[in-house]
Order: sequence, then C-alpha cells, then structure tokens
Amino acid sequence: MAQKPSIPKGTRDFTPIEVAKRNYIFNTIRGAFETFGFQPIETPSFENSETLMGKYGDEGDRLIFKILNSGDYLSKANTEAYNTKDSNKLTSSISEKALRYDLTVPFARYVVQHQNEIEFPFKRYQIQPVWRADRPQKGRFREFYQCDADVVGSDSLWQEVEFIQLYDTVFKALKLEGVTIKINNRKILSGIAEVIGASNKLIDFTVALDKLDKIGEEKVKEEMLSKGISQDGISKLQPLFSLSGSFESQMESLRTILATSKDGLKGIEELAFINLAISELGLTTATLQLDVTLARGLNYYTGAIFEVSAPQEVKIGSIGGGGRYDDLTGIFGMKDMSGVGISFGLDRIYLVLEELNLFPETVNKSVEVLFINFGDKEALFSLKAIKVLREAGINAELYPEAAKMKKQMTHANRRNIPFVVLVGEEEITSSTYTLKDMTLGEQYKVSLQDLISKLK
RNA sequence: GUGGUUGUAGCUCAGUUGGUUAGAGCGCCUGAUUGUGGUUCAGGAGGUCGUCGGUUCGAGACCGAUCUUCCACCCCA
Repeated sequence: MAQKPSIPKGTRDFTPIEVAKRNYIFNTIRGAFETFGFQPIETPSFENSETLMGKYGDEGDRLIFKILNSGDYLSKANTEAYNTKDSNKLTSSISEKALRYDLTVPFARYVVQHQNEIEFPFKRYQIQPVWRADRPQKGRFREFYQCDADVVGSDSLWQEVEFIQLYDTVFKALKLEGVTIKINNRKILSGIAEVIGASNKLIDFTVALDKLDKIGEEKVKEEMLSKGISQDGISKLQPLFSLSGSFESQMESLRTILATSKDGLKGIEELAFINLAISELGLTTATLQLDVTLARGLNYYTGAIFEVSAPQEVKIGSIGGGGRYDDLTGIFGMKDMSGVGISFGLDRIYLVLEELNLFPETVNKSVEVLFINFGDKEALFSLKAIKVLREAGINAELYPEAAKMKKQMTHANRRNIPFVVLVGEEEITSSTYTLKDMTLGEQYKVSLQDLISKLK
C-alpha cells in the first residue's frame, strides 16, 4: 500500500453525480429506443477472438484488447512466431478471447446464432461498454459506452428514415440543439470511384476524401495521388470539391457527375427517398445534411452512412454514427440479411451536455428529505414516519447518528437534500413534524398527512 | 503504433538564472451558535513537489526512465 493506487490509462471512476448524469442520458436514449419499438439484448464483454478479428480492418485488429490464455499459455505458443518475435502470429496462439470492440459485430453473431428464435425484422438495442486499445484524448477513452439500435431483416429505406427521426427524438429530449445529422451513401462513393477509374482503391479513396474539411483540397489530392489514384481521375473529381448548397442542389450536381454509374445513381435515388420523407415529416432540433465526403470507417456499410456532429461550438468529434450493411451476417455464414443501425456515443454526449450546461438540476437530487436524529427515542419515531413516506414513494432517510445538529444540517446541505424534518421531544408530544425547506430556509410544523402531500 | 505536451495542498494555480522552514485563492476542520445548513467573524489542519534513478556542496526547478493528462498523426464513439 506504499504506492498510490491508480487505474489504467483511458479508464475512469465515476462519482455519484457523474453516474446520475450518465443515467440521465442512458434513460433518455433507452426511452427513445423503446418508443420506436426496439428490444434490448446484451452480449458478453468478451468474445472468441475469431469473432472479432478481421472485422474492423488491420487498424481495428491492432486496437482490439486481447485476453491472454489462462494457465501455462507459453507451452502452447507458436514457437516459430515466438522465436522470430512475430507478435501478430504469436497472438493467436496465446490468446483465444478478446474484449468487445463494438456492438455491431457481436450483434451480427447473435443474430446468426439465434436465427431460429428471432422474429424478423428484428429491432434490437444494446447499451454496453466497449474497449479499444487506442491512445486516449479528450472524448476518446479505452473503455466507453455505446448505445446502439439496429434493425435486421428489412431492406426498406423507411428504416433509415426512422433512424433519422430517432436521432432527432433523442437530441430533442436531451435539449441539445444544433446537432447535424450527416448522411451519405456508400453507393455514391463507389460510383465516384468507378467514374474516376479507382474502383479497386475505394477504401483509400474514401479515407482521403473524408479528410477534406480537415486538411483541405490540395492535401486530399496529394494523398489520393500517393495512393495510386491517377491524375486524370483526380481532375474528374473537381466538381465534387466545390459541391455546396442545399441537399437538393448537391444531389443535382451529383447526378451529373455520376451519370454513367448505375451504382452511383442508385445511391442518389436512395438519398432522395430519405430526404423527401424527412422533409415531409420534419425534424425538431437536428438538421439533416448531405455530406459526400462522409466516409467514416466501417468497411461493411453498403448503403446509407450516418454521422452525427455535436453543435459547432463544442470541439469534439462525432457523437454518433451508423449506416446500412447489406450483408453483415454474411461473415458468420448467414446470407442476404440486411441490417441498418445507429450508435450514440454516451461518453461524448456527456462531455457535450456538460460543456453546454444542459444537465437538469434535478439529476443531483438523491433523497427528498432527511430526518434529523436527536436520539434513539426520536429516531424510532422518525423511522415510523419515514416508513410511511417511503411507502408513498418518497425517498427519505434518517441521519444514522445523534450527531450535532450543525453536522446533520451541513450533511443535508452538501448532499443537496431539499427538505429536512426535525422531530424532537416537543414534536413527539404534539405529534407534529417540523419541516424545513433548505432552499428557502423556511420551516413550519405539519402533520404526517401534510408532510406526505408537501413532499410528493 | 509514431511525434509532442502536462503533472506542486481536496480543487484551480503561483514558485524569478538551481540556494534557508514550498505559497495564494477556494474548499476542509474547530469555535462564536448545546434545536438549525447555505451568509459573516476568529482560529486551525493539510504537500514523499506524479514515481524511480542521475548531475550537484545544494534539485520543485537541470538530465534520463516510467506512469498519467492533453494534442497532432493513424483511426474512431
């Protein structure tokens, strides 16, 4: 115990207030998920390595936390890999399990494994922590929560429409204004790649394009060139860099650029469908924006791609993302099962709400009323009243010791308890309760009945 | 994984070119006030200067390693 205890990099302890605030977000999201008809599932915090490895690209594999085998793991280690210090090769022989990296792949595994019990289309939500061996930064942790909602077994674009509404519903409920829901379509991206003759370099192309707003047009072109995309092809992209204006006008330009790409035009049709529906239905707080440069990660998206940006004044990455994947369960041997889903980044939403001061005052409140303890006789009398209050659904407690009054009052004050009840000898004889309002500083004598109605 | 950055009291931070017992504000504790918190007043406690090692007569200041924080890249919620 000589050393100070500590926790691993990128992990956090949560104080009661922080937990209360996190629960506020969880409950809001969960409530919205349920009103949209999603059902909860949970999956293990660790999976078999082969379930996860290779599903997120090379970069993803590097960021997956591997769990060392139990027992004498070196005896089964791949000696060749060990001797040549080939970490990648060695890993699979000493580690068979890995911590969950996201909620989507475990969900795909779940669907395949439970396909005979599931009623499709299956709408599930899942709120659990995930782990990434990333280098932490602000809003980037090695352990964090994702809140996912996905639908499998329906190709319908109405699902995409509903997910946009779901985002809007959650951010409205959190009173978070100025959120932008960016949307794009994988088919448009592959269409553009096709048009510029870079179909085989789709990922490199999209990764570079994704950086447009960050590093600028010139650097993007440089990166594309260095990845082997032809100068000729890049010059065909010119109209793309100057794309701006409304959803509709951007679509018009895209139609021209993608005129020769069947795939690309299909993507435009899908976006047009979604946009039309959303403009009919309307959004309350969020804004839907077409962003052709949106190409975030996940190699498995095949249709819509979503990303949610926090209000501009908060400098933080995205607070949510998602998309359509036509064949996610294919990797586990179940063909033609289309899925689409979105994710909320709880920890980042937390930072945003904190920065904008959007947590309601009431999240701090633990107990409604504290009874001051004057001694055993008074405590027993108080507990009788507390019992009645609790039965009426009022959070109430007794200070456990007959400490100095000042100490008990200070305790109530620090814990943000809005009411204090004083029951001394005088109150017992007259069967009354002195109720003190801690915010106003006023107090009055009331009956048990009045106490209940005042506190309810 | 690469490059950089940060770390002094519970919190926010001072600490001059290395030089006696390391400071402030806020918070905390005690009392004024033995049935009244949040205000006021008077006292008081609290620091292995992230950790380990090195240079030096002397290190909170300089050097190295390590951990942590934040930032950029990578990638991403």
